Amino acid sequence: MPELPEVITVVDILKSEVIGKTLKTCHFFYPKLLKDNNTKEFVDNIKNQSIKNVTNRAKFILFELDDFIMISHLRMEGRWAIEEKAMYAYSIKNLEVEFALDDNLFLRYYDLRRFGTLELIHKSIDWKKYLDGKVGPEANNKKITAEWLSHQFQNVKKPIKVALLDQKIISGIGNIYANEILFAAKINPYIPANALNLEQLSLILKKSQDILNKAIEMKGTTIHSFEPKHGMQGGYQKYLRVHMKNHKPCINCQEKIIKVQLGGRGTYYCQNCQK
DNA sequence: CAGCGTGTTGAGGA
DNA sequence: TTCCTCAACACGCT
Repeated sequence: MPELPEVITVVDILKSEVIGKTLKTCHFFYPKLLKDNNTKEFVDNIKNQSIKNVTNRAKFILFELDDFIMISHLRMEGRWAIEEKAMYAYSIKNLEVEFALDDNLFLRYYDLRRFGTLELIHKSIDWKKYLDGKVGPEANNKKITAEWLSHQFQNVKKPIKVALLDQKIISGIGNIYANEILFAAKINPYIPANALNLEQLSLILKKSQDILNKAIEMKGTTIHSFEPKHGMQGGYQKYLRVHMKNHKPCINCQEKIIKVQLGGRGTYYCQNCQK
């Protein structure tokens, strides 16, 4: 479901609904959500922890508790909901964990495809550093320079489209926005990452900022199944230029947008504009 | 019935 | 050793 804009949208909603509340208890319906399957330890640790803040690092959602950081990754279909005991926003079949809050509401995590992950880290360990080891800087971070990116791509021969999806280099871009960014920058998705010059890298960074920030403003892209919260839509799908537009005319040149497979992912581009 | 998907990881090969 | 590709994860939709 989520790339950076969708995650930020979810975090904003969670912030408005759970900050200051306390996790009284929790129950797992799908223990595999935890890497170590140790629900017992998790449940013991979480008890009576209050939620100080909800933030994100790249596509990770961070619940900042009294003594722990609870790290959620939605992967493809993960969804959080805050709801009354008997009200289920999604199919109960997909419910993986439920937290009882101190105000009689429930914080629930659903995941249709069960790819999402949840992890609890004690605050005594350097969790920022831990996350820095997993992902690079966010793609819309203005501090990233073309020179820095060029250095990162120095030995990267894989296609730029695939490299943009590598969260260890720069983070937050997923398949939809990778397609959109390369179209906006007029760069062919097959070009090896290390073959791009500084001018092209600079343009990629500029378009990454523009597109991700606009998508954040629009509360994400709703195409397959993403919704910021139950019953709510994103708005960026109205701005998509190539993603899911195969056989449609390019907005610049009218040539038909084509779809190919690159790195195993559907890749949409205009052969005329992106040479 | 086959193929596809907003994401990531690990195995195997070059 | 480093880098790349692809299958796997799980399940609903076309």
